[in-house]
Amino acid sequence: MNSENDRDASCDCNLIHKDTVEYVAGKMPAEEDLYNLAELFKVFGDTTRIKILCALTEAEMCVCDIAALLNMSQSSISHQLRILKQARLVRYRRDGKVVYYSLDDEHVKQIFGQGLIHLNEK
Amino acid sequence: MNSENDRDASCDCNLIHKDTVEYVAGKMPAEEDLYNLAELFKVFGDTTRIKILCALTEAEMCVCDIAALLNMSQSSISHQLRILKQARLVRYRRDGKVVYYSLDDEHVKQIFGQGLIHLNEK
DNA sequence: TATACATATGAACAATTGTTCATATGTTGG
DNA sequence: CCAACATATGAACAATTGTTCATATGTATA
Repeated sequence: MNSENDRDASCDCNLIHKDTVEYVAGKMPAEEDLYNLAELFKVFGDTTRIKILCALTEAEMCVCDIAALLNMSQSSISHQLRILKQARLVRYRRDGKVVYYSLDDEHVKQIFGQGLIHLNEK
Repeated sequence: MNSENDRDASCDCNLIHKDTVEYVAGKMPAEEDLYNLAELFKVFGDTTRIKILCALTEAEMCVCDIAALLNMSQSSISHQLRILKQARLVRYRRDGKVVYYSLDDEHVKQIFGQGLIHLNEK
């Protein structure tokens, strides 16, 4: 069923399972969706941001509190919160001089949970 | 209820909500777990690896097939597969010269799904 | 066993990223 | 309006990362 030895210009080896490649190609989501998905996970892929998200799972916190909790500078926390904000993972409200951050939706907890399940089952 | 203005040596601002910080500190998972979680998501945080995982959701594929599908070099695919292997996200079986890769468990699909839900709801 | 082919891997390089430092912005209280 | 403070942000720098290139490893077959 597989057509072997079709030379593909884009790849330095032979196309071994043409049918499979064509089948999967037809099933792949749009390039843009895959890019956005990777961008989302990239946000989760940093220890500081993971800690911030984890903390916000427990309570709404201001920037200073997070910095104190994680024993890190206010500046770095603020930079990371901006990234989390852009990814719509956290939201904020201002109360005077203080800005309070909290999780933007429940998906964050779900994604966390799936990650932990994977880690614990191995 | 909150003790304000306790100067914290680790943070260049005041500790605004001492109670909150202490409460959350008590709830935080072990440092190592958070590190591993971030490492896991880091693996998902690259377009090439996302595409590979997405492809393997549909079918078992060999390295050449994946390279042809994604229009990328055999070498880069192989490098990325090693990372996916180390994260226990894919497994492989050898059949002669050809090495076939497939998803290692169902969690991958679950994590994918949660990511897509987050992206689609905004 | 010699050749061809599929895959793996090390080194090098460009690109991206997280933190720090300095400073700007925004808000409150005197 | 000014001083103090919480937060935000731009530039710079070190560290990490993904790809390429060259080459090594492993397997089948002529």
